[in-house]
Amino acid sequence: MEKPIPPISAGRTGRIPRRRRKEARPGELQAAALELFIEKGFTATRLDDVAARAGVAKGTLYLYFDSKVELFQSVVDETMTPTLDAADHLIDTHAGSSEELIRRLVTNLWEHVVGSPLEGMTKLVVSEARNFPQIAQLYYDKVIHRSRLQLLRVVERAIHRGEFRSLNAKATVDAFILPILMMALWRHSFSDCGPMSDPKHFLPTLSDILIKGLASARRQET
Amino acid sequence: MEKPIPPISAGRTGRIPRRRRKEARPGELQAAALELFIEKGFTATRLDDVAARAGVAKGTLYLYFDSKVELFQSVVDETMTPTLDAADHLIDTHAGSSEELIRRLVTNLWEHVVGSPLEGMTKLVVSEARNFPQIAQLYYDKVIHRSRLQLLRVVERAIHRGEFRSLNAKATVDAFILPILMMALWRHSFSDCGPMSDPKHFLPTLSDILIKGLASARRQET
Amino acid sequence: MEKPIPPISAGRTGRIPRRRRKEARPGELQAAALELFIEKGFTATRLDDVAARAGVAKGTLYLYFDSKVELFQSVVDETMTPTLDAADHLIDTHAGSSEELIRRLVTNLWEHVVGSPLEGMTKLVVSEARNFPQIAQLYYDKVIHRSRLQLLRVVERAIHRGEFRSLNAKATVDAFILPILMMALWRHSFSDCGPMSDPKHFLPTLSDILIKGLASARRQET
Amino acid sequence: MEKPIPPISAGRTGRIPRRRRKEARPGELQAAALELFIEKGFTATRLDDVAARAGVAKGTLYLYFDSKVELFQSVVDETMTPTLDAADHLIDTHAGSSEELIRRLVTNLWEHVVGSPLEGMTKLVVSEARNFPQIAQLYYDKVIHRSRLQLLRVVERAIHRGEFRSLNAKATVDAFILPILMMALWRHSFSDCGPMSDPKHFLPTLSDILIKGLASARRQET
DNA sequence: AATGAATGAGGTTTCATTCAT
DNA sequence: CATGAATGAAACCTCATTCAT
Repeated sequence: MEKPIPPISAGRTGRIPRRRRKEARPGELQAAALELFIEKGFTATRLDDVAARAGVAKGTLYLYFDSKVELFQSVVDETMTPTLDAADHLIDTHAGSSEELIRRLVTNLWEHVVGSPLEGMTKLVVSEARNFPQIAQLYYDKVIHRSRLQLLRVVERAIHRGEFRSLNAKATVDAFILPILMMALWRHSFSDCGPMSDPKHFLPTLSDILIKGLASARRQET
Repeated sequence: MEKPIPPISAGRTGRIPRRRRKEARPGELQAAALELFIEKGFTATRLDDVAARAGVAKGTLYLYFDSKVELFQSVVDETMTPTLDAADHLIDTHAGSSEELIRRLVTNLWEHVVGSPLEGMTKLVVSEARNFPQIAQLYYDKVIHRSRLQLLRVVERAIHRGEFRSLNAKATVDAFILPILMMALWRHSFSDCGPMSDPKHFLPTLSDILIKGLASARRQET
Repeated sequence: MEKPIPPISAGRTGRIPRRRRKEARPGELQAAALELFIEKGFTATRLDDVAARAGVAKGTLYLYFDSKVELFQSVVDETMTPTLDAADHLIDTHAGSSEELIRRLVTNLWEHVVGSPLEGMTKLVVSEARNFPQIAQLYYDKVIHRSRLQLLRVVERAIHRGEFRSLNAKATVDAFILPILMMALWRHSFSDCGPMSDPKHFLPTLSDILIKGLASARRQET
Repeated sequence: MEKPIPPISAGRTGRIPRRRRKEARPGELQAAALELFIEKGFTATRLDDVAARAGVAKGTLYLYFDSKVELFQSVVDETMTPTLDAADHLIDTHAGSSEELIRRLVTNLWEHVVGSPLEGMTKLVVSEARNFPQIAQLYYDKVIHRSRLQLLRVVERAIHRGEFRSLNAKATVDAFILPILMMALWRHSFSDCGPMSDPKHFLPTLSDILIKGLASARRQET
C-alpha cells in the first residue's frame, strides 16, 4: 500500500525528554500567567511566553484551560479567594476602641496585599476592566465590596458608640479604601517614575489623620 | 490650536506646496484615538476603529502619524498640556485660610478633571505604564508631580503658619492625591460593577475629614 | 522619546508590488476555493492554498469572507443558483410526448451539470453533509428537491395522460435522479479506478430502458 | 478471526514473550474508528474520539496502528473482506428466469448492505477518494467491479437467451448499480434533509421498471 | 491629501504523535 | 499491555502597515 497524499501533520521530531507533572500543575501555569499578565497586560501576554515561563510547551496550556480567557479568569479567581478572611475574624473578636481596630485593619490589609498576587491583580483588573466586565465584577464583589462592608461595619459601630462623629459612613469608608487601592496600583505603574510615600510611614499617617478627622467632639476633649 | 489655511484642492494651476495640516486633522484623529485607547487599552484598540470613529480611511492615519505607537504618544502629549495652570494662580493669590484654599483646590481639581480627557488619561496611563514607561513618566511629571508640589506648598505653609499640626507633609499631600486619582480610575473600571460615592458629596466629605484631622490643637479649640 | 517595549508586529517587509482588483474578485476567490474544496474536501483545504491559487495573500480572503465556513457556504450558494432554470422553461413549453420531454430533460440536466461546478459540488456536499447540515439542506432544497419536483410533474402528467403505466411516481422519479447523481459523484471519486459507462451513451440507454419500462400497455402496442 | 491466547498478566515469573493481540483489541478500535470516519470523514475524526469511543486511552491506538492513515486503511480493508460471496453462489445455482434472478440479486444486495458497515463505507470511500486513491481502488475492485461482473454475467446470459433485448450490457448493469450506490450514500448525507423513497418499496419498483424496460419483444407479448 | 485593497508576521488554538510510568 | 501528560507543527484568523490610484 503506497503512501497516500499526506494531509497529515508531522508530530514531534526533536528529542527533548518531557517532564511529567501529573495533576499538580495548573497552579504552575497560573502562576506564570499571573506574572506575565501583571507585567504586560492581558492582550500583550503571549501564551508562548506563559508556557515558556512555566517550562512547558504551548499545547500543554490547553490540557488545563480551554482558552486564554479562561486561563485569565481562573488566575483572577484563584488569586482572590484566599484573602480577606483574616479581617473578618479580627473585626468580630476585637475588644478595644474603634480607633485601634481601624489602625490594625489598615495595617493588616496592606500587609496582606502588598507584594502579594492580589496587589498586582488590582492593576491587572483595572487595566482590563472594560474588556472583561465579568472579571471586573468578580474582583469588585470579592475584594472591593467585601472590604468596604468590613470597614462599614466598623465605622457605623464607631458612630453608634459615639466614638466617631456622624458623617456619611460610605464616604468615610472610601476615604480609607481609595488611597489604599491607589497605592497598590502605584507600585505597578508609577513606581519607577518618582518617589512615593513609603506605605510603612504613609498608612499610619493616613490612619492618624482620618481617625482624628473623624473623632467626635466628645473624644476630642480627651 | 490655530486653524490651518484650507488647502486649495481643485483648479490649482501653480505648484504651490501645500502645508501639512499638522493641527486640524490630527486633532480629530487624536480625539478618536483617545476615546478608544481609554475604552479598550492600547493593544486592543484597532486602527480600523480609530479611523472609522474619526470618519477617515485607515491610510489617512499614516499621513499624520508614523505608527500606532507614535499616535499613542502624541495623544498623551496633546491631552496633558493644557492643565493645572489655574491652580498655580489660585495658590499664589489666595488670601484666606489654608483650609479654604485646600477645599477650593480639591473642588477645582475635580471639576477640571472629571469628564475631561485628563480623567480617562489616568486610566490609560496606569494601564499601559509597564509597556510605555516614558509615557508614565510624562504623566507623572506633568500631572502627578506638579499637583503634589502645588499641594505641598499649601500644606507646608499651613504647618508653618500653625494652621495644621506638624505631620509628614508628603504623606499628608498623598492623603489628598491618592483618593482623587483612584476616583478617576474608578470611573473607567469598576463604575458598572456597583455604586461608588458620588464625587460631589465625597470630595467635600474627604476634605472635611482630612482638614479636621490635620488641624492643629490650637485651631481645634476654636 | 525613546523606543518603548515593542509589543507591535512588523507589517510588510518584502517589496513585491500588489495587484489591485477593486471589487470584482470575490468571484476569483470563490473559484479557487471551489476547485480546492472539490479536490481535497473542506477540512483538508488550507486557506493558504486558496489564496495562493487565487494569487492573493491569505489575509485578502478575510476582506471578503468572514471565515472559512462562510467562504464555503458562499461557494455552494453561488454555484447552485444559476442552474435548473432552463429545465422549468422546457417543461412548461414542451408540446410533444412525455417520452420525448424526459429524454430531453435527462440530456439537458446532464449537459448542464457535467463538467460544471455543480458536478463537483455534488461530491463536495455529500462528503461534508454530516459536518455542515445547513449546506446539505441548501443543496437538497435548491438542487435535488427541485429536480425531483420537475420530473414529478412530468411523470404524473404522463401517467394521467395514459402514456405511462400507473406506478409510484416518486419511486419512478428516483429511478432517474439517483443514477444521474451517482454519475456526478463517480467522476470525482472512482473515475481513476476503472472505466465507467460514458454518459453520452449511458444516459440515452438509461432513458430508453426506463421509458420502455414505464410505458403503459396501450402504448406498448404501438 | 481466531481468539488469541489470553496473556497472563499477573504473577508471571518466566520471560514468556506475549503475543500482540493483533485480532481481538484491534477489532474494537476499528469498529469505533469506522463509525467516526463515516460520521465525520477522515480529517475531521480525532483520535481522541476514536479512543474514547473504544474505551481506551489514546496511546493504546499506537500499539496496534502506526498512524491515523494506517488505522484508516485497516478499517477499510477489514470491513470489505466478508462480502458478495453469497451472490456468486446464487447466480451459479439459479434455475429460473433471469427476471427472477435479478430481483433476488437486487433484494439480497440491499439486504446485506443496508445498515451494514459496507453501506457507510460507500460514503466514506467516496468522500476520501481523492485523498486516498488506493483506498478508492480497493473499494472499486472488491465491491463495485465485482458487483458489476456478477450482474454482467446475468444480463449477458439473459440477452443471449432472448429474455432481454439486445442493449449495451454494461450500461444496463449501471442502470442497476448506480441508483443502489446512490441510495447508500443518501442515507449518510441527505437523509436528514428530506424524505427519500423507502428502499423496501423503491428497489422492487426499480427492478420492475428496469426489467420491463429490458424485456425482449418476444417476452412482452407474453 | 486621501483612499482602501492588499499584505504577511504573529497570535490563538487543534491534534497526531511520543514516551515515562 | 496500557496509560495520558506532554509536545510542536500547522491551521485559522487579526491587524498594523503599505502603496497604487
